[in-house]
Amino acid sequence: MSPDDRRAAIVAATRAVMARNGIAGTTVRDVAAELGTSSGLIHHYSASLDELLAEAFEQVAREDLERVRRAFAGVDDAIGRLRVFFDVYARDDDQGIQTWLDAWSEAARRPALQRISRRLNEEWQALLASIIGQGVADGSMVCDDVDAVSWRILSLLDGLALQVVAHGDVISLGEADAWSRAGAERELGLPSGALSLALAR
Amino acid sequence: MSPDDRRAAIVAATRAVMARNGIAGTTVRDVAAELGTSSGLIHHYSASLDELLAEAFEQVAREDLERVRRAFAGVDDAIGRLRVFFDVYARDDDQGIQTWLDAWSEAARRPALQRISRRLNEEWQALLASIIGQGVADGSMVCDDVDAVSWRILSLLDGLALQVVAHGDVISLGEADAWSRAGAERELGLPSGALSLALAR
DNA sequence: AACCCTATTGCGCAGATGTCCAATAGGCAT
DNA sequence: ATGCCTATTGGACATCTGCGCAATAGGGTT
Repeated sequence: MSPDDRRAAIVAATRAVMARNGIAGTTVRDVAAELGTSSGLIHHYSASLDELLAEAFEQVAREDLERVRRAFAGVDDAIGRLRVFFDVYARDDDQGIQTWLDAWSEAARRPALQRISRRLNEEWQALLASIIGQGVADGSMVCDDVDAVSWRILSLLDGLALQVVAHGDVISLGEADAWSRAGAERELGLPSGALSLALAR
Repeated sequence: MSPDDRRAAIVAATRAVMARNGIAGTTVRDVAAELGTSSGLIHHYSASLDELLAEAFEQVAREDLERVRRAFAGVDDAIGRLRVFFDVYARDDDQGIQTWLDAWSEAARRPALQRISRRLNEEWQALLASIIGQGVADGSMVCDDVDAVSWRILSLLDGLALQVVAHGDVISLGEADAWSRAGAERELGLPSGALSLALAR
């Protein structure tokens, strides 16, 4: 197996274990077992577990980001794009959000992971800000502080998703989805229902 | 030392270690060392670490809740109470929020902790809902779904606090505070600035 | 065929962790 | 003074952890 392929396989195995056991529950031996190789090999390719976790996490998170960007194809208006943004976010499974929870919690103890988590969160906010900026520019949205509102919407999404994942059925996934869309509508001066599920339209 | 005092001392020591190392970083031996006793003693009083962490966490979280309720003394109007709510929430130090982050993340792996975390979160939401319910009743706030808006405001607070604690200076504590108040004003149909820091008034 | 390079192994190290248990000690009732 | 009860000790146990290292094997080059 070529070094590049091996490297990729290790990260892929790490992702699989992460999805199953969470970031905090991912060990070098687990990754090796998932891959069917020895644990020494993992360290031959990765300086430390911290780095490896950070790389795997970055890949997962970046794929989600890419999925949103790809879903923008053919949707040019700001409101349509924001709707797509929510659609993709809502499809995110429990595993994905648990991984984010772990990342935020582990950030205090894993420097590499913190850097990645931070950067990715900023990219999500920037993506949101670009949509809202477009909406404000073409007059379809009303907002006097794009940065603040972007962070608010993102935090709202994270905070609601957190309740769903960490606490089970305190609130349902459907409520979290509907409530976050309603919150964004209010923030951006949109009529109620303007951001309802794009697929249902 | 009487059993009751000992029990209380163990929980207090657990809280101290939790504040220093986070929930995930709290071990039985650390607690014993903090207390200056043996590790065996901890298990003589507590069935498992999971239970102990849950009990200590509950105490911390419940104190915060009590602090808000106490701060309500002498404040009878809904808007004033909501302002106080934000004041207390904002004073919450980094350690406190890191503990919540750990709790949400660890909930997937520690059943006792999950139960407590869930119940406490519901109490926070209920407290918020009671304030908003009062505001709607006396006409000072506008809101057509008290439950949804309560969860939104709470999630907004948690989501913003999360950024501050997990990622350092992505956003400042001041921004998180100001933005969450502004978000709540918008949600409840209040004029901008209506929820500004109570102490500054 | 000889050689080398490196991917890969397998194990060891040192430390940590939750849990449990036999032994002790110290106070209280008799 | 005797006996009992339990709080408390200190360490054993089994397991897990990240990491490093000497040995090996297998493929590619000369």
